[in-house]
Amino acid sequence: MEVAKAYDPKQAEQSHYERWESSGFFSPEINQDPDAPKYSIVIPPPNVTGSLHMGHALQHTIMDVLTRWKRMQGYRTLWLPGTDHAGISVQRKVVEQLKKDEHKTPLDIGREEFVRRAWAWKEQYGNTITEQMRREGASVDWSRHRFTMDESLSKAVRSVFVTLYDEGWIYKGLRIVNWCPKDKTVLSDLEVKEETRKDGKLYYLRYPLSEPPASAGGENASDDQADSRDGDLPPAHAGGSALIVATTRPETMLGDTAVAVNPKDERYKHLIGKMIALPLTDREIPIVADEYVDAEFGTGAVKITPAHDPNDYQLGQRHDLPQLLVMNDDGTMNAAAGKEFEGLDRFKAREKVIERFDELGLLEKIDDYEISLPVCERCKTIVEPILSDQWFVKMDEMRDMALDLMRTEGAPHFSPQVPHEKVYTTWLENLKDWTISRQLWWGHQIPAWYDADGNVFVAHTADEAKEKAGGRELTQDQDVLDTWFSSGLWAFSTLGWTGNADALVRNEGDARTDSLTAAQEHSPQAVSADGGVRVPSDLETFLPTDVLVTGRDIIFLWVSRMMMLTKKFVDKKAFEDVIITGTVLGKDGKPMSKSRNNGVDPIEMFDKFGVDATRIYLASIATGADIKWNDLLIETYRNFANKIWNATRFCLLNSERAKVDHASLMDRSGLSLADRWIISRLNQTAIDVNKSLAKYEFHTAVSLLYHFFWDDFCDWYIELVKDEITSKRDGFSRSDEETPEGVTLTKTRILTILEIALRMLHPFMPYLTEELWLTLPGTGKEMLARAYKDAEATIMLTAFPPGDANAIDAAAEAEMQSVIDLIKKVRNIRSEMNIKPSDKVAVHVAANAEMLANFTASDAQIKKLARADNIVLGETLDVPKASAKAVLSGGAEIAVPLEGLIDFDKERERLQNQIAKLDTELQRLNGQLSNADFVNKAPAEKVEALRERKGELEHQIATLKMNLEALN
RNA sequence: GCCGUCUUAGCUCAGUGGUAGAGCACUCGCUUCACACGCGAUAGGUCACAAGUUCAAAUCUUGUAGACGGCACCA
Repeated sequence: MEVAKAYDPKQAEQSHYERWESSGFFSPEINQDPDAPKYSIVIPPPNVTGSLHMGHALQHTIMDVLTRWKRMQGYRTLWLPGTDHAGISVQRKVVEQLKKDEHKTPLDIGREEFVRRAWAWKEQYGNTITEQMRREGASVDWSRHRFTMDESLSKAVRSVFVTLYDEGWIYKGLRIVNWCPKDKTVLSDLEVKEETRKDGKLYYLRYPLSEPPASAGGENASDDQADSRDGDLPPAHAGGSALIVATTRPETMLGDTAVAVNPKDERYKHLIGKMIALPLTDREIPIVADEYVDAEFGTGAVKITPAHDPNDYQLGQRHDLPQLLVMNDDGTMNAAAGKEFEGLDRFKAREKVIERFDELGLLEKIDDYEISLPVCERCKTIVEPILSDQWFVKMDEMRDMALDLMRTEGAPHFSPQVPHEKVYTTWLENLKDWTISRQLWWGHQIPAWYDADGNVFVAHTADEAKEKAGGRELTQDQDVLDTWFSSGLWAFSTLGWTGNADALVRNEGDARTDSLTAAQEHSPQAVSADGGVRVPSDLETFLPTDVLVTGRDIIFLWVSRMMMLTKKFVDKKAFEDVIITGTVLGKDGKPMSKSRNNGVDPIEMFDKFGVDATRIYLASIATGADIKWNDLLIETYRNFANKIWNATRFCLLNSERAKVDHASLMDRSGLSLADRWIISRLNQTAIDVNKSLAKYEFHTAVSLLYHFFWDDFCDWYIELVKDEITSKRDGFSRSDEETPEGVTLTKTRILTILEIALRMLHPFMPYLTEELWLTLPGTGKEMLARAYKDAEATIMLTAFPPGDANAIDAAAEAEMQSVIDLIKKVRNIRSEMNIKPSDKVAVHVAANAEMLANFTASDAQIKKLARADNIVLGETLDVPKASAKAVLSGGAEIAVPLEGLIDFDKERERLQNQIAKLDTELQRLNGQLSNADFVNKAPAEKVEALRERKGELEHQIATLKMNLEALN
């Protein structure tokens, strides 16, 4: 059999995915077992403008490991893929393209044409991640691929909107919102990030009173102010008085409609109710009193701009102040700001306001001020709080539903639970209403229509709205919904829910997109055409989904909203568990980003190290932990892949007349110690791997598999049986030479163990394991798990090894451990005494009868692995002085005669080192055991264990000391 | 400001109330016929610091220092 000497991932990666996909292995329909339990995951839909990054690769790996593991366990498994339409991002791409290619704006081409181009853009560029996921080996059911703007998902969006509106959970109103002047749309609170700027300024502006206050009692405002706080403040102008306000956004003063002071503030009490002549305008504004004002901050007097600040807005409501909007949607000043300022950009206007105040002698001072500014998460533009008429979702009742689920069912269960559960609930508790309208053309247009008088009609369709309006001509709301509004329905909208009263009955005549066709195929009607057997829909079968795998950044944006909306509309949990992955950081320890240029492209890693190595490396990161990227770590798993490849190669090179046969591990008679040991280790590993995966401890599972395969299987088992199954017969006993069936059986066992190990590795390393599994003799269709028996041969549909507790053989493990111990001690002597590898040694062993029998049985293997030509076993040692010695656990001693080779000084040093090591431990034990509190209070078995260990140590030390003496 | 996380071997990271682990790097020795992406053998850590709880603390508590994350912010 021709097998390359080193593993080349590319070849395996090219040959299997297409076959898996076209054979339908990824679909739940592949499962033929009518009683199979289901397992489902919906992918967090990557946005169509994106390409695969390391975070995706990490999350996809985890989802695929779980999906493949459950599929192999016989679950009816669905991992549903899809993408979201990324309203703002796509809109921006299309606008840019339009500008670059045609020097046009969206307004030039109109809404309809713009949307057409956005679809074209999506068709052309929106499949990047989809293709990359195939490379990853993701076992998603492509026939159920969904896009948030598919017709069926859009129907779900409209249904949800109408229902929430009808129930009063959606409303439209004037509120202060976050406005991005670059994208010219409102943003939700979650799409705004705070950025701290050290170079901020706090401007102190002097606002003159319209008329001087009554001067009785010398209560001159500016004098008061000067006396109590800022002695250096001169009066505004001769004979007049003024208030000084502090602001970080001077340009908004053009929209001031009041100045507020704290009613308890003695400095200003007498001014309450007086008017201010607002500079640069011809308006007079009142001085009002409000508890909100902090007398300690700034000057204690606050300019109030209700249309441009959330706090001012609230205050304005309380005092019935006018709301004066002075800005346009692009961040320039509007007509209300005055002729002088109209058309100026907000920051230019700021400069100009300051300039003019200075000219008028009204600029008091400018302080440096560290400020945190809200910026648009996507474009980093400074967000403008602005009064705007928008659609909102009232969150209080939905929030309570989510909190109830957590309280009563602990759902969803977060992994890791700390800190995410608390972060999630705390966020919910402080939840504010959600701004859902966006001033974009790309997305789900809001299903609200207006008549000529501005009356609103919310309906599923234009026709329905018109009907509601009594046939009047209507125009639809121009805005679209937040992309996260449709993402929030993802758990159930992707499974066929469109909002009909009976979710199981499908709408007719709407099959406009491929996805919908697919949905119909998989979501048959509750009752078949002939009124026969009821086939459960995807929604019934797969919801709640089992687990959601995502990053911290979208717990609020998506996880919480999906939880709430699913509960509200389907009355189910969206998912049972949530795995929050950590962040893969760049080599510099900072999150990967384009601006830092510290990103690592998963595709490059696939090319360099292979998909499987990248996957198992990502799975080896502790769940939820951040990790600094380092190529060396993937290299570990590239090497592991090569090890698996070569171990298989070895087995194949020695597989004449043998084939994979699970019965060969069942028949206990005729098993050698090594066989019993590796079977025990194999089953223990399988049990532990299953346990680890069930707890989402992927890194533990990887570590178990890595060490089982490399240490137990390759370093020991293969080495132990190597002589027997290779053509080399040196040192092998005659009886096996005469019974080639025994050799064939050993070959069979090693192939079988390898085959089981490959199955356990498959979820992590799908390509390599499939490639190798198909080449093993004896594998084929007949080895598929029961639920998949009609499928073609593939490792991905075999049973995941459950592990058999009965096959765990403690005695074999202990016996093997002493053989390993013996071999390691001899190797140590050889190495430290500089024995050439080619030189054979004799090994003398003194031990009790049981151990001697054990060593006798493993004579050939010990000889092979210790490079010994003679093993002398006895009750006592009888060796020349020129021997190197060691003690084994269990009271055995060994000696390697080194006539003419021994360096006595070196041997003394070696023995002393060993004594010192054991002695350190003995000291510690003695300390503990002489502590009466320990002996009395610690569990008896702990104390007993230490006493036993102490006896052992004392014996070993005594033996070593005797050996040391003997050298002198 | 509030909430929270992290600090373990040179590096990147696991880990558990009861003798500190891995991979890589380092040192020594190997063209041992599956694999040098390998084999064998060493070396390397007062588990950030301090106090407390406990028979026992790297592990639990509190505090300190440093790194970081989330949320909220008074103009």
